[in-house]
Amino acid sequence: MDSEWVNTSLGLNVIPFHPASDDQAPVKKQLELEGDYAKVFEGHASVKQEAAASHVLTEELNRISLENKKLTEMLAALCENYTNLQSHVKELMITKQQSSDQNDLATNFNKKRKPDSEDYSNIGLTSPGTNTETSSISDEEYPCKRPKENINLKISRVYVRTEASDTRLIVKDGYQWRKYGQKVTRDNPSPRAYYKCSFAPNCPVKKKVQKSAENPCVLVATYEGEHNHMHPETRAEVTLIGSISPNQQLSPLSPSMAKRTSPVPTFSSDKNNNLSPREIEGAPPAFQQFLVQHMASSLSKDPNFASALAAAISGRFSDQPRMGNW
DNA sequence: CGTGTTTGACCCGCGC
DNA sequence: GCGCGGGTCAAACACG
Repeated sequence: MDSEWVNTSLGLNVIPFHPASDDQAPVKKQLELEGDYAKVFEGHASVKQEAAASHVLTEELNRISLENKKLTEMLAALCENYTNLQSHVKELMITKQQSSDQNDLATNFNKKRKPDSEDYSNIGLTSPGTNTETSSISDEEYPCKRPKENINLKISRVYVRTEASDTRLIVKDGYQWRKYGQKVTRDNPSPRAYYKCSFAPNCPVKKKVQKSAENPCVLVATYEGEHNHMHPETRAEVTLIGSISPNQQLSPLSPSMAKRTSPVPTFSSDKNNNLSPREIEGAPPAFQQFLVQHMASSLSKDPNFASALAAAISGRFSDQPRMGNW
């Protein structure tokens, strides 16, 4: 994740050397402590001064331990909040998908034709800030969907946020695609582009890309089939946030990739598929909170984070001119 | 010159 | 059988 637009500082103000206001008691104490340090280190320390210095250091150590404890508690709380929120979002998505599945089935039964038609009316990026969403439809769900030979064809959809003015029907997923057709469909003014996977000569995977009729900011990529080769890149540019339902495949890239792709949200540097700082600022507070919690959770799980945090804290000590000689 | 895209024509399944 | 609409083909074209 790009730290450029996300302030990962927890604002603990472990050592508030730069007070915002004068009436803060800890700040006063800190200034007094700094004064003590100055006295201790400026001349020839007597035994009395050494004792005082020792006392000051002990106090400081206690204070840091307390801050460390607070930090740990905060991280634990953040992780707990994130877990709760994640399970809540999952429940909502499952509920929503079940209801939309029922609607789809009812709609398809009432339609004269087109059991295969992509009904994009229920795209509605379910979680705030979701820039892609995937779903997968097995042929068991739509038995009349495909000819007999494709009865086991796996189909998945990927929703990619894009610029409404961007007319290119391109979804960067790491694979190499060759466009073989484009067609304007009846129920969508935006043309649909047809791609075949050209990474492997005999790869059967096809992809259809079309803008959502409801939301021109959303590109809908429909993948059909499974790649018979490895993914060319370890990290695709398409991002996945959120899951659809337990019986649906999580497939940010392709049906085959779903087997080796973690459902944990991933973030990439592709500006077309990720939220810009402006989008983050404009996002609902709940989503901003979600992002913060996700980052906190990720950071807390990262073993490097603890050492980096410790280094940062110790760095702030050593950065102080009066304490730099330790 | 090789590769990828465009686009009109054609094919095929489905409903009437 | 006919018309509709989605999917595919392939020649022409663009580009590096």
